[in-house]
Amino acid sequence: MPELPEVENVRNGLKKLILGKIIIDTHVLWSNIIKEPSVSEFQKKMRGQKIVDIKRQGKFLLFILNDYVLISHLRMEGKYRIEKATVPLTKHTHVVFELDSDEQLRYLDVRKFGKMSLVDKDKLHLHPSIKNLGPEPTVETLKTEDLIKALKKTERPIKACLLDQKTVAGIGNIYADEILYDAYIHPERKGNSLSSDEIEKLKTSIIGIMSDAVEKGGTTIRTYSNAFGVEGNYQSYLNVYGKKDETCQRCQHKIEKIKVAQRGTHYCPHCQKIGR
DNA sequence: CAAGAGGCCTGTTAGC
DNA sequence: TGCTAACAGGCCTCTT
Repeated sequence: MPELPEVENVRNGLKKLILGKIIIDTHVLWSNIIKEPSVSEFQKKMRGQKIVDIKRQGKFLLFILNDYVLISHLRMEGKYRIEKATVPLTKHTHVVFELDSDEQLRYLDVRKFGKMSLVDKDKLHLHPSIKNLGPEPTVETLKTEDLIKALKKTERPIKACLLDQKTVAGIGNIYADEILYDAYIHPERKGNSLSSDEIEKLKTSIIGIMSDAVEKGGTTIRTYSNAFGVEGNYQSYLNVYGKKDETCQRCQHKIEKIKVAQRGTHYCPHCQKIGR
């Protein structure tokens, strides 16, 4: 499931291939992917737009066009592929952008969970998906004060706080588990129960894990791979996610899997204590 | 306002 | 073995 590191790698790959290309026409094969505007309006507005830049905010991919921004969220299994127009469409292709290069930018999504919105360029920062996103997880953008503010008054489990995109943008289920393991914090600890030292450690882990994952090309599990079918490497560095009943590398105790905020959650009960 | 539940989807896996 | 049911999961919408 693409989280920030995977989306960042998709962005870099797409930039190399389609920057400066013009969208001749758009075909929508599953209309629920297009959140706004209507499909016909979407097609009309896209026609003739040039792909000027590709950016990212949290897990949202932003195609910067002449007049609009295409906000694209891959959710669980969304992928982009570039193909020659003559290559037959595969089963899970839902949106096709015809480019001026005889190629097509294709959006594939097995579960059809992904969403696209086309918004006016000057209204991007007002869009509900974008305007509530918290800081990006880098040294320059994520401050201790941000975390203190987000956590000090909430009884929610820290895992739920990390998954909330208002706290930090771009963390999903895999990296939330990895971050909490790295910071020695139990996923069910209440937000307001963390000490200053723990918040400081959490910040360091958030920034460290996310940048490391970006650098290693993201995590490839199950069906996920980036725009070119290239796989990331970070799955080899996971410590707890998907490691139920395996041995903790730090203390040799067994990794456990529980449910927190309705999400599968992996942790080491010895390294990440609930009390204290 | 905060926070939890339900809905969107389909391929894979667990269980009878 | 062959079927059905549960599960996976990010975000939005609705409810409390």
